Amino acid sequence: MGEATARPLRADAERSVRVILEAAERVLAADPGASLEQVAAAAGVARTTVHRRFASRQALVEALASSAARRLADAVDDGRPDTAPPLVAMHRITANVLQVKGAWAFALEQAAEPSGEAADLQREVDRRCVTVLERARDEGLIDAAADLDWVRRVYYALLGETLRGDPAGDPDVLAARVVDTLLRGAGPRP
Amino acid sequence: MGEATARPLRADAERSVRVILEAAERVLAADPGASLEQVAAAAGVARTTVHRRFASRQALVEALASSAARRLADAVDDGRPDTAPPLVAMHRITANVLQVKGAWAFALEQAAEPSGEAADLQREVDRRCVTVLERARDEGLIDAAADLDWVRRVYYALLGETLRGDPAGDPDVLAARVVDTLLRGAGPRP
DNA sequence: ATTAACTGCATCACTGCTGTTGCGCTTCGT
DNA sequence: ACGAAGCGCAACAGCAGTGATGCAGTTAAT
Repeated sequence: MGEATARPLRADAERSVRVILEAAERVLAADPGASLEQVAAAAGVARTTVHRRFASRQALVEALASSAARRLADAVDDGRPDTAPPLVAMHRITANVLQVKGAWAFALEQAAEPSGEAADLQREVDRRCVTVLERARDEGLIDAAADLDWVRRVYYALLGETLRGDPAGDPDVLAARVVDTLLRGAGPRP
Repeated sequence: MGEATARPLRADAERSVRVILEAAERVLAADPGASLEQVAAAAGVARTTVHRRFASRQALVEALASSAARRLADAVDDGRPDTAPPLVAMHRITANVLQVKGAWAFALEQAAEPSGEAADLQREVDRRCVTVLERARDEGLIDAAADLDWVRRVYYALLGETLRGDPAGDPDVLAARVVDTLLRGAGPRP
């Protein structure tokens, strides 16, 4: 609705948008209350340029959220959630998502209003996530009586905790720990 | 150091401090950037009174963090982490902490500087938490090879996710789910 | 090569939050 | 009952962030 007449930007303008969004993620992740001045400085751009590309602070944050949500959705799709064997898909999706969420933590935390593009994409991600869990359950990897919505939320929480504590570990190792913990917990191994 | 000459407050002043801290938690949890004006209004107090009791916004937030950290430490202690059977202690501590963290979410998220009272209390809570996990491991409830620091972090993440999604469920039911998920994950039950 | 778009810079107005002070009234402590 | 401590209210100064504008110089697209 809002960007109906979005005529194409010139190459340098498009580059400005990109560097501003990247800088905004870095700066706002460190301090959510940081000023647009700081964002502009981190982007190597004048503050007025930020205002030229994004009508308001809110518009910038929304664009940031949408951008990150697209990357996240792509990361999930790349794991073939509908066709790959569940365990393979879970591992691959987890490794992908860890990288995207690590690089776009602030953007993905912004709760977009339910009508926005970011919220749509997030719902789609949730849907695909549950799909994988259902397929895992059908294969006996997850208890038949388990509440899949709770399992999904636990999965998200494990991702978040991994990123909080292990900012730059090997994605495959971290993903293996997440999946293992999700499926088997901390209890004794037979 | 800072509050060396803290002569006792009059009863009404102490009451002001209490209602301001409670209001600050409510208001700042809803919007971390809210003004002291809003906090004062929610507390039913004039803005100048807030400034009288807390020299600056930062001082208010620190006092809030310390206050909440004390409650959290008490909640853990109440579960007898050193003496009760591990599973009993885990359940009781979880139920207690769910209530405290639910009521003081914002305050407990404030990362105090390492020298403050809040940080000391948080470290003490971490320590007692690991103690319980060690006792659980010694009883065979947790795998002998498990990384207890990771287990503790998973435990915290499960608490956080529970509070995010189930704001006001029965603490005992929610605690049971947290402990069960922590120890056994989502996999099939024998 | 020409034009339209873009950027940086300087400047301005506006807003909202913070922190302080002074004064009169009320409430607590003893 | 008395005095000290606390409160609400009003007013003020200061500051930072936001958003807008005009202009001169640069860059991309045809």
